[in-house]
Amino acid sequence: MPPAIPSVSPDLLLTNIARHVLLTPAEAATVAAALRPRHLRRRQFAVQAGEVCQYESFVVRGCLRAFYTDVNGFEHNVLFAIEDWWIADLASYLTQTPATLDVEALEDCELLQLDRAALEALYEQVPKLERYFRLMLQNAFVAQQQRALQSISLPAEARYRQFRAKYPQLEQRLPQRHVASYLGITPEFLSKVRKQVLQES
Amino acid sequence: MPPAIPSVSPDLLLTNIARHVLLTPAEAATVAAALRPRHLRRRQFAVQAGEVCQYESFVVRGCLRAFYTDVNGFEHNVLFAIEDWWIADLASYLTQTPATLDVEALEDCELLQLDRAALEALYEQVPKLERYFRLMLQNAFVAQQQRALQSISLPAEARYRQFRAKYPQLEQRLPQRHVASYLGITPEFLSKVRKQVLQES
DNA sequence: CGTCTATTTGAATGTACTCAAAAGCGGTGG
DNA sequence: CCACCGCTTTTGAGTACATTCAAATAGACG
Repeated sequence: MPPAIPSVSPDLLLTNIARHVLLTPAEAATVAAALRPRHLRRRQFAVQAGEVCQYESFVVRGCLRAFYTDVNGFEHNVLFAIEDWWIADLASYLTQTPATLDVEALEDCELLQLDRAALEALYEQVPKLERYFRLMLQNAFVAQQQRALQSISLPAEARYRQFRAKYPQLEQRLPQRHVASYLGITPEFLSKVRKQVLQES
Repeated sequence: MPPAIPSVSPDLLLTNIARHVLLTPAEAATVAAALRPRHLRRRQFAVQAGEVCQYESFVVRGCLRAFYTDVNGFEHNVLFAIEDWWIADLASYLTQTPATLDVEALEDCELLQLDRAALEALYEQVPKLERYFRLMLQNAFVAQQQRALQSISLPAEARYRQFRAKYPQLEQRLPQRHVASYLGITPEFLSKVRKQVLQES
């Protein structure tokens, strides 16, 4: 009988890590063993606001969004993730305090999840990973800052153009209202902006 | 002849660190030795956009702002720092890429600066500091996220109220136009918002 | 095919901005 | 001590970017 094959292969993640730090085969195996495969159906949640974010999720297949629900009940998309990206409420995960974000599957997903304890254990066994995850945090910080600066300095149309240029794959895959929410405008207004932008190009 | 006394005492910083990790006297001395005292006059810059941010600066005395200048030349304040706070263009400092922010002294300042190489060396000598600076980065990340979420979900008046509640000392110390810039509104509009808010309370 | 949700369109509205001018405030020198 | 200069804040009128609400149209899924 062949050995049980994990339902989600760690290859994509190991390749991703290899772009930043070099692991021996043994180390790669240790990493693979620490990951918890998880299948998520469309509309299911990987993180729920109010609860501590237990896992960082690496996307092997599918698409998710992280969003904030404001005091009036309006949702604001903060981050999307597709294949080869990590997603979580990083603030919650790192500080182990209740999440302010929800993370929801927009498509059926295959994830590789890593909980806080497993991460700490990995740091012991494979210290090189500290560098990898430090880089992830730096990237998240930098991306967040750039996004904040853009949102205060550019009008909606320019933000939309930038979004299209930066994430051409994403725009195809997302309902417009989610793009609108990410850009900080209403779906109606995005529709009007698009009319301008599309007929110009 | 008495030993030369550094022009800026590290006590405030050592106390700050002690709130997060416990250092032996020897370790504290190592930290103190790695710091570079720096005096900055009002209007002088600690960081200039376009150049790599060389130092993280701990404020012993004074007040500074970090700001972004957009494509139209408008400035947007991103962060203030007073005594017992760190300030830098963290994204630039961490990744050693050109800064997108300027950091300017709003008052005469006494700083303790730590350059990237000195920080790496400190990590070797006093590994506990990794925890301290990881906490600083987490805090910066969390604060940045909260600020971004507020700015998309709250109207200007609510943002002003929150600012007053959160940083009562700061409001006293800053010209209104800098508060306006931080809140993402014009000085004229802040003036009108204040009229509302002040007469209600 | 029908139902449900997403997108588009339009009209009225609102929040915040621009521009201009007046008033306040702080320092400096005669 | 007061007069003046420069800078900040206030006030007001007109405007712009984006929203709300409502209705029509288009798409997607069972």
